[in-house]
Amino acid sequence: MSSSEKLEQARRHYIESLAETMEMYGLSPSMGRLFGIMFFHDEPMTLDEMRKLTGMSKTSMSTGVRALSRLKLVHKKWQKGVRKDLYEAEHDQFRSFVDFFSQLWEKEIELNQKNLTKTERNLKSLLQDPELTPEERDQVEEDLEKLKRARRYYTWLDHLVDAFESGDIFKYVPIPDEEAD
Amino acid sequence: MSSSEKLEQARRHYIESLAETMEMYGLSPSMGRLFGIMFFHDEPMTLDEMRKLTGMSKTSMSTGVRALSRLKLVHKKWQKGVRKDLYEAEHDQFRSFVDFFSQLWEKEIELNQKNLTKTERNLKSLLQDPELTPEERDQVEEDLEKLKRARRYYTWLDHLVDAFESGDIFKYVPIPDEEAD
DNA sequence: AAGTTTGTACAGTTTTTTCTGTACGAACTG
DNA sequence: CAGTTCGTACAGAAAAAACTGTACAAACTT
Repeated sequence: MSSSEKLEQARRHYIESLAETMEMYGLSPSMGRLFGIMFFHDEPMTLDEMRKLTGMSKTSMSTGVRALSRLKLVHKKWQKGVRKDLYEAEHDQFRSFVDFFSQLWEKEIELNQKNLTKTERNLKSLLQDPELTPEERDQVEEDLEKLKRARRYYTWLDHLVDAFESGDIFKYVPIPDEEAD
Repeated sequence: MSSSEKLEQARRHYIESLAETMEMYGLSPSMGRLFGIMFFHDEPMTLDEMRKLTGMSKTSMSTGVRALSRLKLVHKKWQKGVRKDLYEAEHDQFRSFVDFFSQLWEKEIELNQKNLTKTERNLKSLLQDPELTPEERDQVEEDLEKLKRARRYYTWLDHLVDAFESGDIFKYVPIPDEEAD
């Protein structure tokens, strides 16, 4: 095997495991692979280069890169004189990590807190209902208790997101020195 | 609408948003719904009860509940005199959260750190190769630099997992009081 | 303004995942 | 030990997701 083939193979191997990881986080295998390729590609890439390296269609590259952008794992990079859109993988893995989970958790909070409030309101008004049997009343009260605990959880999660977004998390769990293990 | 229908509806609504959240974390919608149902069901449930409440097959309940168990979102509960397996949703959402992400991240670390070491070894031995053009050598060195940064990231992530598993995270980001927002 | 190039919407196909019914082994019951 | 109940493996059907090619709009070039 030639030395350039060996390099190619080493990369491909690592890219495959990167892709597998990203699959755990809900990305499709191909998108994971695309990210891996971009991660090793030192220059910002065009859709056509991606197409060549992944062997997939340009349409897929377009939608894929957009998905990765939305997750901030990849971003557009402008270069003067170049008409095509250029994209590069986010170099800073700490930033990727923090951004990714902040986004995920924020979405969770937003989605659920809204519904929680609505459900709480419904249940509270239901307590006024004279038709309610004592048994049902207990049920409703139990549910309200559960929702209260849930609210506490979302409040906490919100604080956690703050710690991630502000970078305070790195005060609590510091980034290790170069040498450390 | 009768009061019990109203209760049913309020729950269903909240369950739907819970399910949607869990979908973000890679669970199928039905499994999310199953979890939601179990979350509101105060008594531990049998597969047959689940089947009735979800309207799905018992086979699905069996596989679903096992998936949820593996993620520690649900656990078996033994009750004397009851022959059927009983399952209940984990009540403590903080625990669920912490367990879920610890597991996820641990899997990521395990998977990638192994491959990282292997790739690093391959690239280092490639540096010895006399066939290597100067350009390729630069490439390899650049890649090794990337892997070094990646290693640092995994080390950090491991520390974060420790903070989650030990509960230290709650020292840094405390669980709010009942009243607080 | 006509001609290119570039990115994406959309419809249809392929692949993957989810779900069900059947079948069967293990654990219990009388 | 024969009969019952329970959970799950497995194969196939149904549903969902990923992927591609065509077509077209926007931006650029001459």
